[in-house]
Amino acid sequence: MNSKDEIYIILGPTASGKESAAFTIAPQIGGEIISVDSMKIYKTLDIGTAKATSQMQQEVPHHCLDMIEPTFSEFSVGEYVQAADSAITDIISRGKKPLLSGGTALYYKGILEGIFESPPKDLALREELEEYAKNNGNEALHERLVKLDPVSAQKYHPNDLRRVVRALEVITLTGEPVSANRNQWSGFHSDEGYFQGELRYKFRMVMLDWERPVLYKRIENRVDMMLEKGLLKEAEYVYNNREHFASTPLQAVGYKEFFPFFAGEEDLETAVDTLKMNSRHLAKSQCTWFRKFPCQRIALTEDMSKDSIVTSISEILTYQ
RNA sequence: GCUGAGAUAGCUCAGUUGGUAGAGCACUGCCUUGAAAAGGCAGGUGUCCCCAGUUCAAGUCUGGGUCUCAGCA
Repeated sequence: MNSKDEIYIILGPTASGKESAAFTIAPQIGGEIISVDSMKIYKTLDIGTAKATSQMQQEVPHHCLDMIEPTFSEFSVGEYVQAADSAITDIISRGKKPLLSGGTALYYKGILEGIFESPPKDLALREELEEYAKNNGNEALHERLVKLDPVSAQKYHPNDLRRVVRALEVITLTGEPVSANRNQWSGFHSDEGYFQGELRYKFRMVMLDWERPVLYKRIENRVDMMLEKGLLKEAEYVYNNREHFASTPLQAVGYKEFFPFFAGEEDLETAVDTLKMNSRHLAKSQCTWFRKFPCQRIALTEDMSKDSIVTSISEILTYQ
């Protein structure tokens, strides 16, 4: 891949305005947008995930949106990375530029650093392992990992069931400890700085870095805007179909918060407050991720206009 | 106005027989390799409503204020 085949990335926490900036910049650089978002892959979840409208999608091609039905439970990072890879290849082959934007850090890690070859999840085995932890305690399950894969056991806290279970799952299915194969991520986590590992693409990455209080204010405003656009109706649809939905879309911030309201256990105002709080939590943990990303930060304050933000981003992305 | 209850962390509250405070949530930081908007770890937080008194020592006991809530007028 030569240098003109770089991919462009606009990062930022939820409500930072990254998607809107990407939409404005895409035509200027001959770009097509690739969504890097674990929730926008679901069809019908539109308002709550702040998905680009169909009007916007007509003006600028978008990729990795609406990939699956919310009832589909088998989706994983691996599949996302495959889809993103082929979108990138496709866009470049047509002489356009891939402009990635979204808030799911794990997906960026997968695209840039790779995901190790491993068996997909085995739901039955996971259930068995979780059952074991339930009956014998998290420590006991962790002990099993200590024996089979001490390196991973060292890395994960006994209460971090997700990871302890996954590590046991992989070694059970393959006989190989995950710790032997999880070596793709040296790039972002090296003490030496960034770019230590072999990355899969050349890229330019900018991050929208709002002052925290301003970001929180933006989140509140955006939730109110979503409500005006009909979020409640969309949430009610999710609520009514919750029995059939996979667990991931049910975890999306923007829907589950209204469930107690629909069940008549809570008033609307409380639900909205919870939604705002969960959005803040989401933003905060995204910030923790992105802090380690090899990106150029654009420090933003409340008085910054959208135009000047877009100008700064495109200056960095197109700088020769 | 009377009677009762209360006032302790940003919020909801706990605080044993007096030894200057604590839990959940919030907030802050971190971890994160096929469920990631998920999951996990760690941390700080205080005129204990005010004033006086008793005491070596008061969130805790006594007196007086102030405010809040409930019931009764």
